[in-house]
Amino acid sequence: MPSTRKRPDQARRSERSRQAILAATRELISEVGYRRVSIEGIAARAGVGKQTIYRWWPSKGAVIFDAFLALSDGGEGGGEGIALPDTGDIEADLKAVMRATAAEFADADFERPIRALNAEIVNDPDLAAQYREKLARPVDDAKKARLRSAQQAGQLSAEADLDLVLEVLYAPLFQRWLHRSGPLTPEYADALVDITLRAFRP
Amino acid sequence: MPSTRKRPDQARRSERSRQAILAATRELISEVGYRRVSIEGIAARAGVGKQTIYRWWPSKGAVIFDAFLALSDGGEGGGEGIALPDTGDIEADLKAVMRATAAEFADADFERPIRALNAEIVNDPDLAAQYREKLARPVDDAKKARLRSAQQAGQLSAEADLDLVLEVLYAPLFQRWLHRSGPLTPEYADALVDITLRAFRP
Amino acid sequence: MPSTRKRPDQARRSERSRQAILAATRELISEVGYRRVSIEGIAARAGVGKQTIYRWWPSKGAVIFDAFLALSDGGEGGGEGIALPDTGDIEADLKAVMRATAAEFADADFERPIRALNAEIVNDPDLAAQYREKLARPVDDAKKARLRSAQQAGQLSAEADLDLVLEVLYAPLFQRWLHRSGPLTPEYADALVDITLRAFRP
Amino acid sequence: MPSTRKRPDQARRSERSRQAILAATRELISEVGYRRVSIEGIAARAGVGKQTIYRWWPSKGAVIFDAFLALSDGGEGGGEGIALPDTGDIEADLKAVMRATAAEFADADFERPIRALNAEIVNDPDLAAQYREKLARPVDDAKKARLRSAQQAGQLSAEADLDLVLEVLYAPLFQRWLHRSGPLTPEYADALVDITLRAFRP
DNA sequence: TGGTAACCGAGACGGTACGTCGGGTCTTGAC
DNA sequence: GTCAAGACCCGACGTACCGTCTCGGTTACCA
Repeated sequence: MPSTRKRPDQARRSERSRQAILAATRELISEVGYRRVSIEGIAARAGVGKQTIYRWWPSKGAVIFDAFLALSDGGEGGGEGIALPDTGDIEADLKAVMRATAAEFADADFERPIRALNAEIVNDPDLAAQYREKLARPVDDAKKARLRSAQQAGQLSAEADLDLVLEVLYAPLFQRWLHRSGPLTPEYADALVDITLRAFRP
Repeated sequence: MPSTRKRPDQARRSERSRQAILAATRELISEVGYRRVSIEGIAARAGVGKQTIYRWWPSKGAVIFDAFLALSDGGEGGGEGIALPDTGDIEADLKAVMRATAAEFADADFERPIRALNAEIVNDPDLAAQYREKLARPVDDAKKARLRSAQQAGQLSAEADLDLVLEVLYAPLFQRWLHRSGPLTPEYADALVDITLRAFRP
Repeated sequence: MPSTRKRPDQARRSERSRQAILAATRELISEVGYRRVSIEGIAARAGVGKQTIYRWWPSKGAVIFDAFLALSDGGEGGGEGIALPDTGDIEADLKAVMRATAAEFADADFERPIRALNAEIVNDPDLAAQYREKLARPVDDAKKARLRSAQQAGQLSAEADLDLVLEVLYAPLFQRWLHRSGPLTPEYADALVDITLRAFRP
Repeated sequence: MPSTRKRPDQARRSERSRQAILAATRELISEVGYRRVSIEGIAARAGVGKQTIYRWWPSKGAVIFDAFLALSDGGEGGGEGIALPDTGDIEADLKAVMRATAAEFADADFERPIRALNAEIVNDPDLAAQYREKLARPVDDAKKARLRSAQQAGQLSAEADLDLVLEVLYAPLFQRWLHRSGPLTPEYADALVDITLRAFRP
């Protein structure tokens, strides 16, 4: 027996309301921008009482996070199936992924939600932890799997700390986007791959 | 031609009020955290009318930014004099700087203000531009000067894009701090220097 | 004649719940005061679902009324047996009753429930009607019986409208209590009897 | 020196807002009834921020009271000039006044506001005190002045307690109205005058 | 050396949103 | 079919701040 619940009765939760709230949140972030999104606005748009939001989420950030989470993975238990292409050529594969990532960040439609999410994460450690667990980890695991394959193929140092490799690869892109300190071009994506591979070559 | 001013009269600005506002802002960010800092709170703490804040700053973010700016550089026109140590050993010099940076980020007293600043920057392009100009650039210029010296000493590839070098060097640290995705140890600082130098060696 | 019921099934009504609700209502009015009594509070205190209250009472006022009603008459069908003392001396008998009434109003324990009841009655005609029927009438009938006895004894004008007599006798006391416009002393009670008897003497 | 203020700055109070709030309150009580009047509703109708109401009135009851007060006396310092007709015939004069009072109570337009006021007064001693001072007293004083004139004319016992006379005269009417226990006819008004004069004749 | 224009502290104002309470309805599972 | 429990939509509560707007009082430049 795991535990008698203390939280509100999950079983009776209205799935209809939950979906409406997440959808309304996503729409509002896109339409009016993160700063002007309010719990009241979400409730009104979703046709839901404010209490229903407060009952299930501890903060505005948590709602935004869940809205983003629901967006990024299709199904409930999803995420395990993520895998990067493996053509045997680590450079080509990484460049393809990095170019795609750069393009995603540059896409105006993705811009607002991701910035909203990051704004919440900066000042909320709990949310940051959730971000790492639920959003970053599955993707990072997939990337690390591909890197491990490259290690076995002798394209990458066997001793390399894969977390560090990922940071060197992605953090410059992320920082450039966050601070708007430069353009996110395909060439830039390629350059980061080249640098990383040179730094971690066997 | 002086032009009939439209901006408030800079000459008559009360320096006492300006300082009180910036000090109050810094104190409040440290005490109650970024989220709970309000213009009203700053005005009350500073013993200043709200209008005096609105007269000179366009947004809460701008006040926070200025408070941070006043903190980071001692004098008004300061910043040009910044220079990194140059012992001739680029590896040792960078490691010293990176360890100091890591320690700074790890310091709890610096934590809250920097996070507050970043929270504002994420969603405010104007503020991000100001950040790059006023805070990041002077420091980056100093770092680039040291890197250029290393290039001349043959310790770094002469063709290396120094902006890119700085990104590879610092962005992983910044991202790890922002997302709290790992500890900021001296060893980590050293590792980033090693990797960067390997990636950009001649 | 049974008739297909439209009302909920009286037969299945839980007497335990009914009593718990009325008791909880009385306690809460005494403890936190009329204004802070809520249906939710009553349900929680009584260990009863809100629906059980809504099933049997149309409004908060009705619950309060019933709680008061259950308090004032001992038995279910009670009330018919009420009779005022009749010593043959109408003045003495009325003064005894009026002094008791004044004391009751002055009693702090009775204060809050009666005020709660009156607050509901002022703005709810249905409740006012119920009040007249179920609470005021039995008592008034007993008083009128005593007055009729006084008429036969020649102590009161035979033509006097007994409803009017009761109003002249009681209304000043009631108003003084409701508006807190003066003390409810035994002397005041006596004075009202004196005045009334003088006004309606044969 | 009376006292340095603790309350918000009375001098800067917006008379326009004050009037708008009182007018909106009066309108809403008439239109939707006391129970459905809310601070939010008043603020919206008056085109005023809620805070402006909370700044100057401690409770909904206080606003309703002031709205009623502003209605009943024309000017600020007004009320002292109130005087009842004095034809020398106390019976005729009182009957005229009582008939007018009965008519007023029976008037549907006056009904709702007065009931709203009484509902607040029942459970709020502070408001009851204000009611006695600001609303009841001036009127009562005028009535007592007329009664004193009747005493001098030998139409009323010289020893009569005038407060008591007023209660005997008005309380029955008030109670009948409050509890809706009977019609407020001119004949009823006359009867109360007859009874009172008989009870207090010299 | 007095006028005047912009500053200043203070805080009232019309608003938006907060997070909470409670109203009355509806659903679930136990009895 | 009632009951305890409690989720739901909704409206209102009283509070916190927003950014704008006077209000007197002070300060510094100009005539």
